[in-house]
Amino acid sequence: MKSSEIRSIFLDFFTGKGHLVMPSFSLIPQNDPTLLLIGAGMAPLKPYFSGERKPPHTRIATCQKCVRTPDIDRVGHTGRHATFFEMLGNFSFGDYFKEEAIEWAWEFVREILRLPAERLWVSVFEEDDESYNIWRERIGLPAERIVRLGREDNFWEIGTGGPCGPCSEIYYDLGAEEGCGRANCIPGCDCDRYLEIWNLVFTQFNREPSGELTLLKQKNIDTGAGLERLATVMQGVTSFYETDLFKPLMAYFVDLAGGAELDGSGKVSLRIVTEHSRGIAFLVGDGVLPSNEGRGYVLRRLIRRAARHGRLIGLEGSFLAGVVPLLAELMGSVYPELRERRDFIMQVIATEEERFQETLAMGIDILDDYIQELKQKGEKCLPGELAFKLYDTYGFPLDLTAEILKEHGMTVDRHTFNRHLSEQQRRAREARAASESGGKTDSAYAAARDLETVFTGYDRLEEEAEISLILVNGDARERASAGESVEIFLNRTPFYAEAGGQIGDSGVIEAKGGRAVIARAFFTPSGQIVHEGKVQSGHLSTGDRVAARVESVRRRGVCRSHTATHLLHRALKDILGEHVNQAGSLVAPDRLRFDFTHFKALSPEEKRQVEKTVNKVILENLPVTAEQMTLSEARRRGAVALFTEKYDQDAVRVISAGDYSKELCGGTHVKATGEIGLFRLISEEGIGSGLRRIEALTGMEAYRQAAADASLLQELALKWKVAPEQLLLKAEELLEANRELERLNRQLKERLHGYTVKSLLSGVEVVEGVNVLCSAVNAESFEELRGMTDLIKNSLPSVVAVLGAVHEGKVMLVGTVTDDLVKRGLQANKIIAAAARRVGGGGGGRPGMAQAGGKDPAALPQALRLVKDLVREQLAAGSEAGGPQEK
RNA sequence: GGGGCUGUAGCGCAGUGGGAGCGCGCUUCCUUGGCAUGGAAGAGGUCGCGGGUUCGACUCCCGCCAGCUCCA
Repeated sequence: MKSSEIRSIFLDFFTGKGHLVMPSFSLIPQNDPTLLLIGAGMAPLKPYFSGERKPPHTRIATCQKCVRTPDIDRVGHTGRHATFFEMLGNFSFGDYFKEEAIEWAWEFVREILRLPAERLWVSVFEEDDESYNIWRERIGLPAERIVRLGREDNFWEIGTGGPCGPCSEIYYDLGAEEGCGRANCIPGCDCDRYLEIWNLVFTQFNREPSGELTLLKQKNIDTGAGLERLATVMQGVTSFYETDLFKPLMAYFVDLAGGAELDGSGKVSLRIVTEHSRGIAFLVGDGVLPSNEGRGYVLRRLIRRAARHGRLIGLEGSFLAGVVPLLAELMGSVYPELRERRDFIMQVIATEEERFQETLAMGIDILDDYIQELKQKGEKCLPGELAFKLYDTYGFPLDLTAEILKEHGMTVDRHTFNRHLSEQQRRAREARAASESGGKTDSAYAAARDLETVFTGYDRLEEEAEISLILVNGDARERASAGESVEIFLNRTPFYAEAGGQIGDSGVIEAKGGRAVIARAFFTPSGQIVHEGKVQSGHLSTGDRVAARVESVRRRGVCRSHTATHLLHRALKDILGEHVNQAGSLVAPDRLRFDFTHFKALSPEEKRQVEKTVNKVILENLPVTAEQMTLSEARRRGAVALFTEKYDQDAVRVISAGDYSKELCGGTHVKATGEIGLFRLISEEGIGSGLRRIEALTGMEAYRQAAADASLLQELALKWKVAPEQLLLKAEELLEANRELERLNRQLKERLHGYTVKSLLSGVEVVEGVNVLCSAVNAESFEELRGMTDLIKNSLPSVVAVLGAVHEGKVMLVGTVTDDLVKRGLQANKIIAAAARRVGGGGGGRPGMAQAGGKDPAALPQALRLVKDLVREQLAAGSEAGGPQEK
């Protein structure tokens, strides 16, 4: 049976059992900061399990794409570990429980898949007699086929608390030849014989913070059957890689690598490349971009691991990007994003593959240096610190380090490497634990879970409403009085809650007996609108009839920015290409920030063009309209949907600005583009690999900024006495003139110094047969003093010269000794250091040239007089020692 | 979120407290009947930004920014 059939008959089967089939959710968790990526079929449904949100149906079935990396090191070595997989699952939210879950699973396995009973085993949690009895009595499974396993294997629980419960697993016996060979080998054994094909989780308990288990009043079913494992079994093979899910991909890579049969480590590498290529394409398809952190880092690791193993089996170039068209063809009908974003996915992967080549080249250079050093020292083992540095700082893989060392007959100290790695892990975990304290949990809004709040703010800014709940510090209150910070829930509200980058409204909520100022409105995790603010006067009580008024000036500003954001999005796509996609945004009054996918910085010309285009559309004063329609209708009309958002299939809101822009959006907008007034692009910067950010101003703020720029130009023009349009020319002139003056000044000074030096030469004294020249001169910098000493050296082939100058209350000294005298034991650095002490400073340099500074200008003459004595001393010491010490 | 590394001429880089350099490229001249000829002279620098220490900072210390990289 083909894997595509398994997928569809599974979903059909559960449709027949009253389930609502939902398409796979994005790999990026929505509104769930606790998860990096979707790693289980139930993960996107978590809010339904916890009761935080009401599910659209009490029975749901899905085929969910998943990415999970803890087993990444086993990928390729076994036939059953993957980082990307599809999970088939049926779920019950307070509907059916153990009996149905077990019965249907068995029915599906036996009657639909027709798996032979003699190959099937099940396990139950050791304390769960209920499940045991269902298997034993209702299903009639022989007792020897039911294994009781402990908490480790068959009790499902995440983290420290929340819903949990026992589970029951169905195993398929691949045959004794696949196993460990022990006579007592049964499911739960660590070997490959029994393949777990379905896990049925019965969430019946809640783990209280105290650690105690309490019975849930709503019992849930959460099951997961790995499609890859079912396909393995149904196609009569023993590993994923032999199924139709992997075979075509593997054939592609084998072909690309030259078509030769691979075994041993080559086979493992081939499997890794094949396995990772799927996850890579799907992650990019869902909008993940390679980066140094978060889910982007998971992606980067997969790409680099795959690229590395590809090279080991002779694959070259961007072979990972190259497999995307094949993947899109194979899986595009189930996951249309692979087809729709095919070119984008390829571009992202190819870029990352190239980047990795650079990283490798850099690492190889550094490693070569290390190897040379080892050879010189005659050592054979690269210290773990260095291997770790290569890995940690330069991203160079350890196995590649080991491999290159091996070519030189060397090894690497893996033990020390691992110690450094776990030290780093410990540090990171500690830092994380420290930052995780504080913050509201979902349960803070538990009291509001079942409230309904109707948003009426698209066309009105004021609303008569009733207070349905008041929270003070998270606790429900009948009434709140002046001065208290509150969170207010209304049955209906014109306040826009922060969403889609648009910031929440502010305003007031007023009752007969009191008034609250609302700073912002936002959504609870289950979708109620919260008005956060402070009671300003009187008091507010639950049940009060109130007037809720949005601050209109601020709201209008937000509308301007939001519509401008849509125009900007369209303009960027038109000018830079369709690969531009919104990756986040902030919509504030008079200001917006827009993050988008693009590979390089915008040129000044592109920026000008973007700004101009948006302003042109503003001037056209296109009507802005909102329409409700189905998602497919919106797609058909070419509306832009955000990369990472998930939308309601049946009712999406489409915002159009004339025929120019069409975008799915829940935000508030102006009535016509002309209201935006003016759009100014303020900055464009990189915020990550392949990610750019534009900041722009709208409305009055844009005008203010323009006016400020203009007046700055005016002032500048006034100062330089030219027309503003000639400022640039003037600036260039002035710069050029300045350069010329500096050059001239330098020349004049050199000349002047030439005269000074000439007159100094007559003051040369002879000490013990050595020319010594000491003098105070006029100079403003060390550079000038050095210039003069150079001139002296040019005139006198053998001399000790020390010049001093006073500038801005400080003393500068420069000393020089010609080479022949250095050989006789004279050292400028020592002379200058001693002289500097006299003027309250210090100094140094080399024997031939030294400089120093001091703070006491009055002592300069004494310091200079000192020089002759110093020369005398050094000559005496030098002749004793028979010459200067080297260095 | 926590670490490590890097930032010096258009590009690639060296420079560990005291004259800012090398290679390629660029300009001019000479040489050479020629596509990567040879030679000479020259232009080009806020040493990422901001503080601090010091007589003196590209160099040491602190903060920030940007890029690379590992961990979470």
